Amino acid sequence: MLSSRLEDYLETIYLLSKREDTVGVTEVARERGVAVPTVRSAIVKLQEAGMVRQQHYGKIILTPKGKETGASIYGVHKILYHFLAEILLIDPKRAETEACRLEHDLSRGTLNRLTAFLKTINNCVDSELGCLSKYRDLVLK
Amino acid sequence: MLSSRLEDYLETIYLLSKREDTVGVTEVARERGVAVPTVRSAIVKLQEAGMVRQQHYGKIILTPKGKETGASIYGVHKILYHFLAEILLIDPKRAETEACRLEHDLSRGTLNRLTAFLKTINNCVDSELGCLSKYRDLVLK
DNA sequence: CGAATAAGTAAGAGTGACCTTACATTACAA
DNA sequence: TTGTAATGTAAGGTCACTCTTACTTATTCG
Repeated sequence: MLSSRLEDYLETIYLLSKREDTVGVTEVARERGVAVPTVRSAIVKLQEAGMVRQQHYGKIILTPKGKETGASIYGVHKILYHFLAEILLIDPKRAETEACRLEHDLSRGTLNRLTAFLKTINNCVDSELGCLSKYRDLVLK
Repeated sequence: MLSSRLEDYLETIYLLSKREDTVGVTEVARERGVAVPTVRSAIVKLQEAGMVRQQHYGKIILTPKGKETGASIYGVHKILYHFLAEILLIDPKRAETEACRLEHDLSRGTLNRLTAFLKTINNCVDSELGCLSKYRDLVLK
């Protein structure tokens, strides 16, 4: 089982490797606002967990398992972000950082419920007569 | 600024002192499922933060500041619990533990939004034609 | 090519949260 | 009132996560 931090690092690597073909320790460190050696030891642990591979002085590569896990973690993130930013109408930047923190504390089951809930809610938002219009008016002043 | 753990201990002390007039280290430890000396060092830090007082071999007493902070933390907890248990319809026990974990990662602003949102949602739930009936049917099978 | 710069690694220390084991104090009851 | 059980404290160890400082390997460009 990965710790929250390791999940964070894995997610970051996952996202970085979607937009660039090689991912280095320094890049991850910059992204997460942390010193390079900190990432380093995280990589060692992720390697032990079979999530990434890395040769000496080489780039970080996700294993299939790592890719899958990263995608799943990011999936949770997206759902939370959607709830915070599009339903609660929280400032995107803040929503982003809070989703990051919350994503580790939500069980699978709760997440499924939240997903179903959001599906329903979205219908409410779409229909002009939806019960959420009041909330939106309130928040948007 | 208190760490998540210190917040947890403070909240526990707050709740315990609402139902019993004296709170001891052992009681807190039992409540949180942790060894007594662990609570001990937490108490030292809460004391430094001006949240509790305790004489040598004496009982733990909340300062006014501690009482206020504890109440506030518990308030967050209650809102989250309400959302999880009564809106998402998650099993009470699970809702309880997840609220505990989530409560430290929610900003004040987000919490306010959530509160407003829940108010609106409750109206939806009350009216039989509310947009949430679909969700409830789904979840309750 | 080879020196300068960038990137990665090693070593070691600090902090917070937890534990166990051993010791001190208090409470209570025989 | 004194000895035992309950409670509280001290000491010291582990683990995860972070840092800095110093060293090694790659890359690049003059």
